[in-house]
Amino acid sequence: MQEKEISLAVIKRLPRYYRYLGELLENDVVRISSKELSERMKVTASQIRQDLNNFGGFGQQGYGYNVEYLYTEIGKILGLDRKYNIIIIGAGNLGQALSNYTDFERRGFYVTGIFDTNPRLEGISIRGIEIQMIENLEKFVKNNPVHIAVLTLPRLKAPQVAKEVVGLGIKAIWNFAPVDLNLPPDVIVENVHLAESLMRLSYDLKASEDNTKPFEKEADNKNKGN
Amino acid sequence: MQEKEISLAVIKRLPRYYRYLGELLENDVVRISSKELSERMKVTASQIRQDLNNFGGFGQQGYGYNVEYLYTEIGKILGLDRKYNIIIIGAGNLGQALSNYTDFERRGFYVTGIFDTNPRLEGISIRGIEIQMIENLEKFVKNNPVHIAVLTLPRLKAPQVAKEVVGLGIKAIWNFAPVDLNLPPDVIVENVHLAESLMRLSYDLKASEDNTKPFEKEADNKNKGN
DNA sequence: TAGATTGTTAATCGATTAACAATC
DNA sequence: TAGATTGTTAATCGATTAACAATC
Repeated sequence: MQEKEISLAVIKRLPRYYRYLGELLENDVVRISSKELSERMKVTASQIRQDLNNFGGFGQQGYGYNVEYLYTEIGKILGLDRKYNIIIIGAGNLGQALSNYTDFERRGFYVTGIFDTNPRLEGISIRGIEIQMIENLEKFVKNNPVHIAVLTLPRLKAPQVAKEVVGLGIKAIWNFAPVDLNLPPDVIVENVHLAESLMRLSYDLKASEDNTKPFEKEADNKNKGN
Repeated sequence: MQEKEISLAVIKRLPRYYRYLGELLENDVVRISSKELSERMKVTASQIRQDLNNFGGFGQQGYGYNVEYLYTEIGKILGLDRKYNIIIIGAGNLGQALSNYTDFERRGFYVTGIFDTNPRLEGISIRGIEIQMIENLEKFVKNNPVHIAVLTLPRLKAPQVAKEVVGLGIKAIWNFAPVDLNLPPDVIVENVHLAESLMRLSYDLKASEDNTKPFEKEADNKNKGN
């Protein structure tokens, strides 16, 4: 259906547009121009128009964009016009936190199963969903449609479990383990590498402290990009 | 100290290099060429050499790179050769999960305080650190050096708390709230927007399902980039 | 020394920004 | 209609890749 390949850079920006439009909608803003949105989001108006036009003309000359319409359309592009069943594998702190995160349901992501290897967690209930032993995974997936598997388990276990999950026919993995999963090309993997995010923060912090050191000020006081 | 501005794209790749080098080190690999590393990481050897040369010549012609040396040097670049005290503001599921995350300590990030507004959480201990009421924040920061504040609190509260935190002199924020914090330019903000990550996953999943639909196969069966 | 592989310059590719005609 | 703002083409900018001389 898509005419030409959409660049990854564009796709990565879509959820942020969606978030801003959602906020505008909350504030009962009916229409917005690319210029005004660009000022709020701190990007260029040109980029907004280019990005949106990858998917079609959602605006109107002389008027701008209807907030509600654009919000809905971007939602459709992002695949938020349907429901997803997700299972969480690894019921440690992070897995439990994500299981408890009701916000995802508002967007159509429903946790339907939670799995772990630790027998002490068996049967513990999170928002009405009992933690199961991972041995039950195969049976569960065969009886319940699962669209996304969330991996919140130790680095050394993740690749093997990912393989099993893919073997059961699951096509999308949200990976929180600090490792790259090498899976067949038809499997979608989205990584959340918290440690890497924290390292970028410490890099920036270090760089800004270096810039503040009095004797180096003159040498490199150009502004840092965001 | 830095000669020219390092591009954001390069900085974002550094933690991944660091992770791969750490794995090689674990496996007692002593040296590696850009070519071999490029095959493991699925990037070009050229990119690796370009990236590293932003920071200096870490390799040796005809030999490659010494894994341990390169690992250490990238660690220094990322600011991992020192310790950071971090406080967590918002002791909900995610805040507690991060507080429990011992992995960060290995990299030098120490949780020294946890804060919330919910009186029912007051005094609950996580790894020996008692959850405090947010009213104590100012006093705490004045008596204890804090390098990084982690915001794991609701979207609507985050901007105000961020402002307060910055007012207390904290220069770096790891923001998990789904909102952009508009803070002075000398404050470092690293965002982790989980909902946006999940939306990218659903976009990719949708796109791959569209590609699999039999009648559209011919129209767009080019390979999707990663 | 010969072979390997870096560091670095030059060429290519892709993404962002600017500009403006089309049009509401 | 006049003014505003999009959709889209063209120009610019920056990042990636290729190539190879330097050198271990």
